[in-house]
Amino acid sequence: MKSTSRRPVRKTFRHGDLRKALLKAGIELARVGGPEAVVLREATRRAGVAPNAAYRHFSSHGALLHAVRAAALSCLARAIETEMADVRRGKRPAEMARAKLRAVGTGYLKFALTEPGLFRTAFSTRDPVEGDVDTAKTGDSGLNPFQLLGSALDLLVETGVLPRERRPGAEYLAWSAVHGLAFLILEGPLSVASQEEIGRLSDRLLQMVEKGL
Amino acid sequence: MKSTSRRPVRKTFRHGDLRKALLKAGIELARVGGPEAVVLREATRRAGVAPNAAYRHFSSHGALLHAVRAAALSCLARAIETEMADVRRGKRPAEMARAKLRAVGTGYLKFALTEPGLFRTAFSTRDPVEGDVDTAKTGDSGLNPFQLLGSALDLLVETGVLPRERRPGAEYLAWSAVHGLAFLILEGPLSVASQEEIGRLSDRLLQMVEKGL
DNA sequence: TGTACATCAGTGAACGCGCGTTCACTGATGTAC
DNA sequence: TGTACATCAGTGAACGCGCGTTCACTGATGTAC
Repeated sequence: MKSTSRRPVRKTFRHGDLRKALLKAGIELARVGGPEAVVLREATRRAGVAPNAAYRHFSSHGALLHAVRAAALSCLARAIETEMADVRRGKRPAEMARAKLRAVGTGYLKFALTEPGLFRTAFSTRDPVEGDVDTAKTGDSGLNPFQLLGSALDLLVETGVLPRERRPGAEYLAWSAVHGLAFLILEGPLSVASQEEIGRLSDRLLQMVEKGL
Repeated sequence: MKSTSRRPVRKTFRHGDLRKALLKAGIELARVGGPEAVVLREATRRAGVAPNAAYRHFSSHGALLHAVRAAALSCLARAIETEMADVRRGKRPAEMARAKLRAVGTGYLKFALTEPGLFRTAFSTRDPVEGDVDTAKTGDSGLNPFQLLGSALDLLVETGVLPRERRPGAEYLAWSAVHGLAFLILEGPLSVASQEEIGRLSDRLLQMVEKGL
């Protein structure tokens, strides 16, 4: 079933907010089909607009994809924040810090599982631009996923759980483990694993990181 | 500089071993540009043959890509085997087993670093066919990368380093960590890290896995 | 409040590109007699 | 050893596809007088 090319009726010649509409369409495409599905022409189709109209708002296909990627990263950041916010206070500080770190991991993995297309898009960095502090990539706290992980690790140091000399670079170790598992689930041999198996593996993996850091 | 489309002189009408030539060209394309660079027409160009000639040997573009992927997996397996073979005997069995596991990890990471295109191709499983015991994916020992990892973990159990009850699923934990690091290096924030930093992080990661398993 | 005009977000048509794939063919090779 | 023939690996030309992108345009909007 191909998407028809009919252009929906529009009351006015102008669109209203075409940039937002294109971005939204791009995000939806990424959600369903990953980064390679973010096609400029299809986005304009969905916005009910001629293909070249996109160039009023994005300098190229790459610019649109970039914006979609930023949005996907922002979604991921919010998913992590949600999970972190769910950590119940009232625990001992050390236990609290550990729970926060686990929350980063589970938030990350949950997002990968529920939004595989966006997840893959967020990390489809074929161009290694790696923009600076781009607020479009951050969650409500203004931190991006990487920074959220860093803050959890800092807390671990402050509460004496993680020796200070092990802190530098620790985010890459934790990130590796969690990202790798997400990959195995989405595109590797674990794509056929049951929900329970995945849950159990996730827990064990986070345990491994906690112990091994 | 685009590849010219001139067809090299060929003594005979027949090619000789076009299938092998196409596969070789496909592997070369993957090596340089990853899975998306494996283009049927370009492979035929390099083999000095008309585009449609490929269909005598591969039923479709996907079949060629599949064969290239299998070859890439086989390369990875051999890289791991090489590293494992370098483990010096004469150590105590437990230490030996640990060294074997580390060798799997370093072999994996070394391959990712030296052959990023093939590495990405090996895991570009957009089609989740996941063939059975495909000998084209194995190294000289007849084991594929996953099985090599499994054998190292088995050894760890036999030598009493890893509690037997922790063995099931352990390959996924180890694999996750190592694959994740490879990803961060190839396509993530560590793409700008120095060789030394990467080496240090790799060691720490493998340590984490060993301790945390 | 009404009119002239500049702005610029959209249109419509077209481009060149490289891709995978299909068709009817041709000519080298190997085999049966 | 020579000849007729079946086989089938290659050729050459063409297809339709969807893509990103460019061009000259048009018509709705907002502003200055």
